Amino acid sequence: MSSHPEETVPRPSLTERRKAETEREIARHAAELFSEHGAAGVTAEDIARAAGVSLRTFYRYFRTKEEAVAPLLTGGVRQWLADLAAAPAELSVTQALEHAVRAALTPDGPYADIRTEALESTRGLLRAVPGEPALHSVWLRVHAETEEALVPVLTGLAREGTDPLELRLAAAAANAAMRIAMEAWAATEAEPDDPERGPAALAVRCLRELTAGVRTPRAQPLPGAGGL
Amino acid sequence: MSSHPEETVPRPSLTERRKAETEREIARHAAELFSEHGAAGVTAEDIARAAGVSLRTFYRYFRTKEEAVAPLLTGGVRQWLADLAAAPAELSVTQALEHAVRAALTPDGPYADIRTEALESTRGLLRAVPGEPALHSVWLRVHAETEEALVPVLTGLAREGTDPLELRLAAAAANAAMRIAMEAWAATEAEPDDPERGPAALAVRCLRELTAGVRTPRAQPLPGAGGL
DNA sequence: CGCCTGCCTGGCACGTTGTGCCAGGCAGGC
DNA sequence: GCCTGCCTGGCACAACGTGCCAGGCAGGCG
Repeated sequence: MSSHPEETVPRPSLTERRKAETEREIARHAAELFSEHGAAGVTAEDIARAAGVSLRTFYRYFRTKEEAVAPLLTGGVRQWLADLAAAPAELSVTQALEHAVRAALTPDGPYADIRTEALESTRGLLRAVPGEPALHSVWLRVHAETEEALVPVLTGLAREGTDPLELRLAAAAANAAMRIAMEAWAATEAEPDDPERGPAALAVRCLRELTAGVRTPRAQPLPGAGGL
Repeated sequence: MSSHPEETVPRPSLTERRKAETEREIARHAAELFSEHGAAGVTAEDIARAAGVSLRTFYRYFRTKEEAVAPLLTGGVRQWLADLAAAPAELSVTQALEHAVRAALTPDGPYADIRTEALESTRGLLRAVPGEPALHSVWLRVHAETEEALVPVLTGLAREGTDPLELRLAAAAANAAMRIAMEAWAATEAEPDDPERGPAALAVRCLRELTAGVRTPRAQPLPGAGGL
């Protein structure tokens, strides 16, 4: 479902790929070490050594050691926003959000195992959060950034002239729904693809309740102008 | 309005007062220095020296230098929760929230000037947040803690057996309303007590939209059992 | 082919952050 | 008066995070 991922990948560029690979490598080892020893029991140098880079390089990729897990938490945000921006015009803003949220949190399609793994590692991190304030801050910051990024996307979906405060509220509602759904799911043992108690089902339910009162009218479909 | 604050102050205890005084003193100087030089341009030692304590003592009060401003941001949270918990039984949960939010963000009553000053200093901090990620994290963490604290209060207001997820959503909605209202107000020049564009008016509007779909039935008034 | 430019990387030094530990001072209770 | 807590300051130290410079590896140009 959703558009082909290749659309948003114009130039991996070899060196770019190597950098992204390094970042993922660091993030993976950081998450593993954090889950095992707790964030306080791991030094930045430990992570750097495990990932096979120097301490100096580590700090070129991440500002703090806790930030190192952010890429794992960010996971599907890019795709989520892209799906949302490409929502068919006959869906209302609320419906488009629900659709995109469900797609983002349902691990199916060609990358099903990767996405399942991402959900599982997020769950692992969330379970390590209590007692690790710095880790909690990263989780909150990731969501704050997502909320920020949601605003322009929603602006594009909504009818021109919609009150900016409405758009911020819609972004906050969607974001809070995702966050609480993930936190609630992390506290259970449900499978990532459980259609009843999985993250997608929870998120849709949260989203409906939080956006019930938000008024963001959908843009009128442009007469004759095709998509993109 | 609301109950007498003395109800929740059983024992200042002299030493306690001195500690609270020190904490406020540090927080005040930290906020002033941050607003002037930016958080990155101030060391923990600067704050400690300005507040007249040793560096060691500073770190006994706050875990990081950015945390030093948290008490100013927390401001009326304690009173807000107390007001909410004491809401009259004839109000629905949503109405009680709205009532408490309005009371918390409307600077009137005997402490009007102190509360106005708190709102103004929060606005000053919020304006310094862009470009200071660590400061932003504190703002987010304060709200996360408030949201956490809201859950048991709402549990007390709601009918027994209400789905915990509903309570979390209500807490998140109230919290997001407060946060976005403050952020939106901080971006304006409106007076703290402006009945149209002040924080209270914005927060009530945000709250109504975000809680429109949340279903948390109010507890039945206990027949015959008096207050407290 | 050799060179030059740009970028990523590692190593080093350094100021800052944050904590453990111990000693000194100031309150309240036997 | 003494003893017990508790808060405070000073010191030492590991860890954090950054500026700076040198080395290696790609691609563009004569």
